[in-house]
Amino acid sequence: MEYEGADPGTVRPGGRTARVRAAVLRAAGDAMAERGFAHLDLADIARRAEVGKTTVYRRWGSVTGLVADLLTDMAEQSLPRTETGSLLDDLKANARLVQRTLTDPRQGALFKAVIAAATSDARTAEALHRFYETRVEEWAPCVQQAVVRGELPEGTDPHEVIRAVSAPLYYRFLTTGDHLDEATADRAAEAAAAAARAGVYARPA
Amino acid sequence: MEYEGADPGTVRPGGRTARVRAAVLRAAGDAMAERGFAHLDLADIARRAEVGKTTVYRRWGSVTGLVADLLTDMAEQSLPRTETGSLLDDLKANARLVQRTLTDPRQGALFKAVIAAATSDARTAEALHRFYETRVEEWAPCVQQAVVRGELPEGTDPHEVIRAVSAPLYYRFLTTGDHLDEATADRAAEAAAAAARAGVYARPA
DNA sequence: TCCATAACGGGACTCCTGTTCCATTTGCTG
DNA sequence: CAGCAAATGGAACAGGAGTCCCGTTATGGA
Repeated sequence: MEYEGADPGTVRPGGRTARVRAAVLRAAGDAMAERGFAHLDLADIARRAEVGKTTVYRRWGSVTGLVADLLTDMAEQSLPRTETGSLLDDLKANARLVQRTLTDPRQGALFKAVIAAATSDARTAEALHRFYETRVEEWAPCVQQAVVRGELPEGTDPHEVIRAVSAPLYYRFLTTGDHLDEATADRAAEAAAAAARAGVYARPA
Repeated sequence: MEYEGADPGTVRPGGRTARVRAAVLRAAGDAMAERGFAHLDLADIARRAEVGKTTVYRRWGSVTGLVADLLTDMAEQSLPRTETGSLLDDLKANARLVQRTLTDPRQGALFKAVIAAATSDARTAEALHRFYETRVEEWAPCVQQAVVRGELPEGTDPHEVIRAVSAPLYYRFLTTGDHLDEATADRAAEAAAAAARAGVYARPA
């Protein structure tokens, strides 16, 4: 009796395999942005990627599996973080980055689709959590620096502050249909800064 | 040539029609809570509701149509709002209500499913927006009273404050897998209150 | 360069979702 | 309470998503 090999694509990841993955992920992103998560069709994606339908099913298995892979791919491309001298400006930069991402037609639709997928599939949810963890981790230092500078109380949880900036933007994005503009982004940053200064995110030492 | 009648269920809404609607909505809620939005199957829902599969397709057409109806049904059952004398306590009551709702296994799964459905269907999105508009409208007065009492600056936008309470809870609920506890709810209320007091939600007069 | 085999691609097949047709039940109205 | 039509329910049907089989391509190692 022989052991079945690991998942397809792991033994010979070079050349064609990599090209197929890239083409399929791109096609999946396009399809998602255009038609949304619910109307996603693996056969259509295979056609767009000029790849056999069988291949897509074999490598990713299901729509949610594909979305999860797309997400880990997105997490790997990290954006450079700006670095001003003030907490509020750093948070505003972060807020505007999120705002621009969600407002962008392609990226916005993609995020909607990914979040939708995560609600009904554990693997996708896991990938999504890691994605945001990475992003939050990336921006946390600017809060830590504000603590060092004495702008924020000792023991302030940097992760919570960063999450507080994104939260209202995502909430608006998902539950109300309102357009996200720069003023909204700035207000999100200001709210987070105000709450942080008031010591809301300071753990009791 | 005759005009086709309106949607089925509108001409004779009493008796059986109402029973069918109630049974199907209940079954849909159960199925959603158990299996999530992506795995939703109208045939299964019909079976649970002990109703003909044809009826479900004829009345609601698609999964998203059913979810939209479920949502308007939920919006109609409004919960009584508590009324303490302080802004922070009112906001905490609101935050805990949201926290309990999202934490509840059935309700939480239901909200996840509904939000997922709204990301890929305009009609469901519309219903979702109305749902949250209703809820926010319901709680806005307690912020307005705080303005009158002088706790908050003139021109504070009550809706924004209420949304600011929910936002971090939903953000956490959807993007991180963390458990929502009462401390988290209280912190959300405190953050919103702090930002409001700082004048972040005050429109420039 | 050459070989073993991982990975791909096309097509046939299956099963399940969603539609259509028509007989039956049951609200509503006179 | 009687009759008309709305609404339902079952069954047969159609179309498409996902699986399986097997021949073909091309990768990674010798």
